[in-house]
Amino acid sequence: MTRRGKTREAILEASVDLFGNRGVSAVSLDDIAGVVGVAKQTVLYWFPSKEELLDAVLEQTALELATVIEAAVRAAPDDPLQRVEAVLRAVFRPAVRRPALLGLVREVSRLSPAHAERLTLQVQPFVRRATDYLREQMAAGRLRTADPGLMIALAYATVTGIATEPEALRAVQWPATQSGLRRLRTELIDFVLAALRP
Amino acid sequence: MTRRGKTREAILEASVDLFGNRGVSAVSLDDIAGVVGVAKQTVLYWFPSKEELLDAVLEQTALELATVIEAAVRAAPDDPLQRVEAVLRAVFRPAVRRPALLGLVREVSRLSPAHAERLTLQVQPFVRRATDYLREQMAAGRLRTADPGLMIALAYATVTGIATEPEALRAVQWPATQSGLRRLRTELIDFVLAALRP
DNA sequence: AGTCATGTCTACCAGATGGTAGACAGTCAT
DNA sequence: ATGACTGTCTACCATCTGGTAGACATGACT
Repeated sequence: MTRRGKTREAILEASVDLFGNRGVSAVSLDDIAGVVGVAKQTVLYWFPSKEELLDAVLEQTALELATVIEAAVRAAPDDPLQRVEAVLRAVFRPAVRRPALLGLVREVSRLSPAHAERLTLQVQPFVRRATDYLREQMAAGRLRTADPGLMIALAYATVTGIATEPEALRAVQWPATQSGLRRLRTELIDFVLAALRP
Repeated sequence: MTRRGKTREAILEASVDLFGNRGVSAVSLDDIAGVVGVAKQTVLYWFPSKEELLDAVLEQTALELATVIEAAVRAAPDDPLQRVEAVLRAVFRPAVRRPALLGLVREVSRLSPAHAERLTLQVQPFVRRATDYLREQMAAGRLRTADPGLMIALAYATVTGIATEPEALRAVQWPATQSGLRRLRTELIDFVLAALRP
């Protein structure tokens, strides 16, 4: 049954969800194998160790998110607020449909410094371009003046936090319905844009 | 050596840090015992199981944070923006000095629903009072009009996110110096207040 | 047909983990 | 002094976990 890399993909997908939702250390290879419907050794066949599986998962996640964001930025008009809104909209869908994606990114802070550094380097060019852009726009008076890097970090924290902590929403009794989600999106965008507006 | 609950306190404190920083499942009882300088069985003497230790840790953390916030709210003047600023200032110190505190709260979303629900109920009265207050102030035009509950969740997400993800700050090359922290605090406050202002 | 590569499996192992049982040493009330 | 209580420890144990070794099946190449 040489069905190409189908098994491999399935393992990656299941790993993103499990790692992102429960945390890396709370997930065993058996758990992953169980979800995929395969023996543990098959997981270890495709990824020689949990460590390397994690590497692959992180890389793919970063790539997925980067692609989504990149596309949103390209498609949006030049106005910074509209661009930010476009990015937020683009990120919102995967964020709420698969909170594990952002949960995984959040998880990075508790992994080994090596993982963290790798991901940091991977994001570096995006961050640099974004900060430069924000700095320009601040100088042009189209954004509130602040440290551009920190502004990115804060906006990121807001989005990631709200997407990965369903309990926070439950605590304020936010409805988990479809319309609740739509409303959440507009309010999230309003919140961040209000924070960025000059 | 009957030194009261000293050992118990030490275990709780070490557990907050370890659970909050590394995640609950990544911390073994041996780890905790090692930090406290005691045998594992001593940990299990004070808390009959890891589960119950976690319960105690969560409850104490919630209490600590609630106390800090409560005091800040009481001391601040009636203006909502000033109150929010006071709370942010009050929370910032423990947040950056012991990121584990907020990290633990963040961890709740990946624990059992029972834990989550307990904490949710514990926070309920605070949330209710806060939403009522925000609603009033919005009606009076002193805050941007939005869903008050969601506003709380978003502000919480921003603060918790920035405090518990040192890697996000490193990614934008924020200096981890003393003055960097002070500056972070003022920028964080500016960001949130800008998001709340009418 | 025979050889090799690929993908999956079962069987197993060493170490870690949560938890149990019970010994041992102080302290305190009688 | 004695016995009960408290707090800590050592010695184990069953289970889980990441990982190894190697068998087995399928198909591709020669």
